[in-house]
Amino acid sequence: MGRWQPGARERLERAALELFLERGFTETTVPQITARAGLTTRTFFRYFADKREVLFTGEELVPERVAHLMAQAPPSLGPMELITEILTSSAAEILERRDLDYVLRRRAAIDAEPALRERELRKFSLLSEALEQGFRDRGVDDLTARLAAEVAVSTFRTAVTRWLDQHGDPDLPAMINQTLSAMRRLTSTPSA
Amino acid sequence: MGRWQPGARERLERAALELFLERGFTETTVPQITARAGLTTRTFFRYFADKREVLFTGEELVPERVAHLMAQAPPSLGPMELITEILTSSAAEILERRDLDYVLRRRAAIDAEPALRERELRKFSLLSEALEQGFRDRGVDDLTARLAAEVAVSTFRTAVTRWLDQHGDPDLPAMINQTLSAMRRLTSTPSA
DNA sequence: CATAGTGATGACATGTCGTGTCATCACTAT
DNA sequence: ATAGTGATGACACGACATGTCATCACTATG
Repeated sequence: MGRWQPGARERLERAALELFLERGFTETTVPQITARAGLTTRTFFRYFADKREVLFTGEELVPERVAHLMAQAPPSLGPMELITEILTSSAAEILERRDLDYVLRRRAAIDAEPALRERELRKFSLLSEALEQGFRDRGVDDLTARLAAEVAVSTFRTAVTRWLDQHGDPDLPAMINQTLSAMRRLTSTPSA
Repeated sequence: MGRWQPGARERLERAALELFLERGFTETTVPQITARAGLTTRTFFRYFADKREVLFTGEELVPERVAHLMAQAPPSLGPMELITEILTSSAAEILERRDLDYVLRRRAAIDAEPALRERELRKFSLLSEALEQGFRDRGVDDLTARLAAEVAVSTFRTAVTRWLDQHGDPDLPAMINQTLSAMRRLTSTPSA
């Protein structure tokens, strides 16, 4: 290699998050990020496809992990049972890679910037597609598979949001169970 | 006014959609769009905040229409009943502004470009927030309001997608009823 | 009919993003 | 030693997006 910088990617992520929180996403230029990380602008775009991606590394692995989880689940499980399984086991893994403080700071930055919120929506959309495919692979019909994926993502996103709103106070599995219960109550209501 | 161009906005929309379908979103430059519309680049950005917005005009009105619908509905309706009401009456209005051919061409352009799909997700996110607020205004608790909004958007988006997949064959109200039925069947399944 | 005001557009400059290309440097294998 | 490999720096460049000012057509008012 040439002048390789140990942990270059991590330094870029940290510098970017700091600057986004200090002066905002739009007001932060890529040269400012790379200056703080001790690299050049060109190198930033070798690690990240665009400025927003610096807050979304590793997220692209989630869909395949979900696919793996679904393939391993007992075939007897119905869609809603499987959703419950997946969400509770996914919840356990959320703090494996990052600590709560990082997650909260990252979310503050994302919430403050529409462009980042939009990128976050794409993340959930990709997750939804993986779930849908997983359901179809288990023999669920297309329409039900699509809806089950939507329900799973809706429940997960809602639970995580509320969990972060409360600074992780009740733990995430508890929050997911609570959200699933509310979803059951809602949909068991008369609908027409 | 100065050299005003009648229907400038509409001409820009048409020119953009044509070019996006001819050579793709990324390959189309703003000067190419404005040249076809007989205007300058600067004028394009007076009508649209960015290149993507040229395919999303008028969408910003949807949330307030939904809010109005929800406020007018009989207070006795439960969340799922209200969802059914809103979706069926929204379905009727979808072809008021644009014809099916335009809607299909527009969707083809959006599907072909990740950046446009992302913008589409934001549209639904804004709709979801309006629905959530509408439910809260009717006295629904926060968690249920959020979930009801998610369920409504999921059902609507799924129905519209399938409707367009079939070139509008069964009409949209029928597709919505079918999707709502599938959602009821799914969520009435045992969940743990 | 003259004149001032108004609103849309054109023209120009500029900053940032994102990419292509090539040189360079450190490290590795043989 | 020497050639190969992979990360980085340096530079150029096109596209996007915005600020600013001039200009033109149209309108209102006297």
